[in-house]
Amino acid sequence: MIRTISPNRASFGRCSACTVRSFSICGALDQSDLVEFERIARHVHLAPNEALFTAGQLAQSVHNVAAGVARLYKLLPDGRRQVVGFALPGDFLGMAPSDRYSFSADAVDSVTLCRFSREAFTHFIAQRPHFLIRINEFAARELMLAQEQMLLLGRRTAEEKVASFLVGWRKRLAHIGDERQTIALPMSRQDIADYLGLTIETVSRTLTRFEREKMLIIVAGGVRLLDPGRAAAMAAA
Amino acid sequence: MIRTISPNRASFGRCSACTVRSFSICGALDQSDLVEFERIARHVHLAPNEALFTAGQLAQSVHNVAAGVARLYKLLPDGRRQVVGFALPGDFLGMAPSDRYSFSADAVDSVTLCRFSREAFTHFIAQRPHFLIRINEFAARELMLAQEQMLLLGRRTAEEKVASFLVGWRKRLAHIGDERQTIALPMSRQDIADYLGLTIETVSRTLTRFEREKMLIIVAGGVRLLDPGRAAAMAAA
DNA sequence: CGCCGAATTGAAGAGATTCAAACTCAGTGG
DNA sequence: CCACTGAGTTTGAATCTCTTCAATTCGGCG
Repeated sequence: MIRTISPNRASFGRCSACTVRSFSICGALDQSDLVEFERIARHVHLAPNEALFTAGQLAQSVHNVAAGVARLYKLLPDGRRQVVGFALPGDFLGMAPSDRYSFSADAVDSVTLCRFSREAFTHFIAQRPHFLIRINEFAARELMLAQEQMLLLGRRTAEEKVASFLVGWRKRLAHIGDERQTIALPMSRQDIADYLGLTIETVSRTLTRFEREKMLIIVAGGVRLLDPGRAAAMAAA
Repeated sequence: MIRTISPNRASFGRCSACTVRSFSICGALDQSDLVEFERIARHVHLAPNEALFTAGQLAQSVHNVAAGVARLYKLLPDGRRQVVGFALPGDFLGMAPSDRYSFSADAVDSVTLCRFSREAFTHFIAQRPHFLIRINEFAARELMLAQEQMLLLGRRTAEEKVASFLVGWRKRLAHIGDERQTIALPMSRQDIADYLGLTIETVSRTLTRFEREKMLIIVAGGVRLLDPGRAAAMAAA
């Protein structure tokens, strides 16, 4: 079984010692900003599958993931689900174009986050252009990922989708310092299927085939990539 | 044939008289800001199918669409294309998480835009928090649209995709003041197909069926929605 | 009028889904 | 200690939606 995804001991209550700060929006805050920022932050722990917020709810808070993985998704009335993203430590969940959440979010595994009242957060950023710029950069990155996901959903085959997912997920894990040989997959097959616009059976079959073809080994809680080059090639750019 | 999409006579050279300002990022600028903003703007006209920029190029400019429709897309090495969005008057094309464009954009019909050097633009916004906040709001809306598109691409049927597209496109046209009975579709069937993750044949067949079922009438350059309620219901929320 | 790209229509085929069943494995309790 | 349980996953077979390939029609324009 693979360890949970979290930078070794993210410290809370003390932003200045927070291990995810450098790759979160807070990285743009200096020491004095941090002190004030900490005053409006509330640290929250969530058990697996607990909800951060639900689509349609009044968007009273913004969040910063400190540890664990969150699943962001939208539902159709008949229950079909599309996972629009997985949030990792350092990711910011805040942008809302209206006063209500446009998607739902809940914890995949154990999640820790910094929660801010939208009001206090809005007030805080309004006087800090450098912080606004940082948030903008994060939004831009988010948007780019969304566009890549559109390309995946609209134009890639099942095989390419699964390969792309593994490659992209590995890259994101590496970005937050998780460089283990085995790629941790804390989310369920159903989560992956709903992220890739496939069924759980297709995801399972595809992974099994990859294993038969010696591209990877399926282990509890993740996969071990034996042939990253082949996976990358299969992802089709 | 349907008229091109552009708020009646968008004026250029004079931001203060620009008809799309209220629903563009510039809406956050006051009279004095506008004067300086205008100084760094260059007005550009593009003929149908001319490129605004191409994925991979150095991102030296940011753009604001003033008139016409632009198509934003990504390509796979083998030529498969995913249209990630259509930009309408008032839309801002600027967010780039790196120094290179992550997608391509070109004119669907005749397009007019305000072009800014990234450098000058970055300098301009850095000292105007209210403007940054406005850009943030636009980014948030963009991201929300992207997430809805992911839901469409991953979980909707062909029929639902086409219906959703028509309903959503009509709503966007209404938002910029185009409330004609007939929905203008300046883009080709191929563009629509690449936007919805379908083939051109499926789009054509679906529209034809909608027409047979008296939901709409196909006209040159667009469709006339006879039964918006049914279209909305078919879009499945 | 006749050309040419775009769009439509038809028939056959493929990839992914659906439905169904078997398997795995961690947790539970006899 | 090990059988029992149940959720999650894997595997199999049949089906279906959408695609592919091919041909025809439409519509603007010289």
